[in-house]
Amino acid sequence: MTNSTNTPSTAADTPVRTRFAPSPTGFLHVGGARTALFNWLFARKHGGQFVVRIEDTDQVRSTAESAAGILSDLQWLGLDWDLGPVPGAGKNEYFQSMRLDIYRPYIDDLLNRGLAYEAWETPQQLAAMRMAAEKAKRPFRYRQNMPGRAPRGDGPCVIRFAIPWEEIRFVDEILGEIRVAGDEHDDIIIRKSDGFPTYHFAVVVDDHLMGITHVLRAQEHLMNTPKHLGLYAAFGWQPPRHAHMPLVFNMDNTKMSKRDKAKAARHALQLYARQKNDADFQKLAESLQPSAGVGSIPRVDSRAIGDFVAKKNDDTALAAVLAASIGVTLPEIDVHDFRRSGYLADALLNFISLIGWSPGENREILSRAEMLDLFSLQTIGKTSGRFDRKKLQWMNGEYIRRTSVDGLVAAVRSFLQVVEYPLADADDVILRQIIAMYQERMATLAEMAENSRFFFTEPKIDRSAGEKFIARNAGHAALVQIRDLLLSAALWNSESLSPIMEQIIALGEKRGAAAQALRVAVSGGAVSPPLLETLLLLGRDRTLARVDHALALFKADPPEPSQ
RNA sequence: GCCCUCAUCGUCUAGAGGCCUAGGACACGGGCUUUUCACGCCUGUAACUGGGGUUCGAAUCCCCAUGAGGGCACCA
Repeated sequence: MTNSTNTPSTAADTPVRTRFAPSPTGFLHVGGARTALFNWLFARKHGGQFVVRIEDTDQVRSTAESAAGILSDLQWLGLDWDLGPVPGAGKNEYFQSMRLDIYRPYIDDLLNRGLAYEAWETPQQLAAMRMAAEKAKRPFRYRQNMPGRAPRGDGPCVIRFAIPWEEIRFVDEILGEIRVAGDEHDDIIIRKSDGFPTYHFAVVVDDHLMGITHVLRAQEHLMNTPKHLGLYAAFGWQPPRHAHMPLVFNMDNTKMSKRDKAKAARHALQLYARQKNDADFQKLAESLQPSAGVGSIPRVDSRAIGDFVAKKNDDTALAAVLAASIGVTLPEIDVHDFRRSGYLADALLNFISLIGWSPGENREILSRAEMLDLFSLQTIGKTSGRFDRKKLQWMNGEYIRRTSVDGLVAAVRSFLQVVEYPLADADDVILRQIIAMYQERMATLAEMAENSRFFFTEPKIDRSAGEKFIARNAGHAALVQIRDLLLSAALWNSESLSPIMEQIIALGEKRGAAAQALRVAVSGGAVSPPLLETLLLLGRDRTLARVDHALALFKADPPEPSQ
């Protein structure tokens, strides 16, 4: 391994400058977030600059909403950029679609020097050529000198760059030396027939013009690098250093992608249909209507479901609607999904950083400052990792426990901006009490919001819990006693309720068993925060009303016939 | 099919030829604590893909096999 590559030799002369260059064709997903994080870390670590550039050269798939979403996700993660789009301000020069005039002269230059040429095949013709090559068991390579090229036509054409024939080699900062034979490449298209540059061309021109010193990207780009290097050579530019990071996969070793949502929804739908003993999705769609029509869930089109199930489309929005209709949660893939699931930005970032990177010293929970301190290209690994949600949950719980109540108030408020929960009704005083109760026992803010529902809305008592703890085992009688004990409280505060709580716990043969009846009555289920705190927050009136209601709902069992 | 990359517990990883009877974390099992659930604490199970070399000595270096992943678009 060449040692000279280990230290950024540019440090002395040129300041380090990295970039994150997403294409705005969807949400920011966790893989992209990790790429952004590593670039951010590297730039900050070396006192350099971090650039965000929107690669919207695909006119069909790029959307302004997607770009805005990606930027806001980056902001939520706290990855700030020095140069790039201004959130909420529309396109600027960091959107490639605004730079068409910049690319043009460079393409002309290549054309004039004979390093690029026009190609007139239609996409259909190219597909046919590929198929023919495959049939002949020969790899298809489009080169300028190949036989059978289409003659000059009169429609729009593409422009291809004549890739050099020599072997291209370079030193990757993570993988070491990479060499690829010259005949492995096509003459890549650098301008599409719509006049837009391709990614390959725009990325090279922009990285050069923007003074990018280090390109840190996912390993799926590894085979693009030789092509890009060919372009740098053609322009006589000094290429940036390249570092390709290992990929992130699902636990089942498949690539994490937005299609996973469609897959999961499809799977759930099939189970649902089997359960309903109805493979006819037309009917299924109709049966979904009552619940689907309510609130924000739009009507479900039965034909769309058919297409979806038949894998004719992977529409994530439809997947979300369908899953919501049948009460199934889709896997989190995008940063936004994790935000909606109640993960803290710092926890997500910390977890993501540990896939493919190790700070050493058995360190795991790291603040940003610590990450910055420990980060380097040398400590990035070569092996792809799997995204273990269980570990993320644990880590998020750790973060929740380590964050101050003030910090959590802010996090919960931010969380409630993207998801609806009755917890949103809580003022800061109430919210702080809720947080105090749940901080020790929750892994995500969503769990907190979900489990604390009964403080804000009347719970419907879980049937099996009610039968187990109130209707049986002398639970009903115990609850009557509990009611009297509560009634005896002089004041509804901690001081006067504590001894009463102690008596309630002591009730019956098994310590704490009777208290379960009270828990079920006030919270609706067998699990809640400690009762004393729960009752205090609920208040006297609501507590007693719920006890009365439970008492009425579950009449005492008739005495068991003796055996 | 062709090209490229990678290979340590189920998962994330430590390991830069002797510190390795392979360390940590998650998950899982057992125990303690306990008014439920958690949290916390203690504890256990669990890995160097296989085969050849090199070397006094290999998880660490080399080769082959196998496996996994990526790429082969007018997507990025």
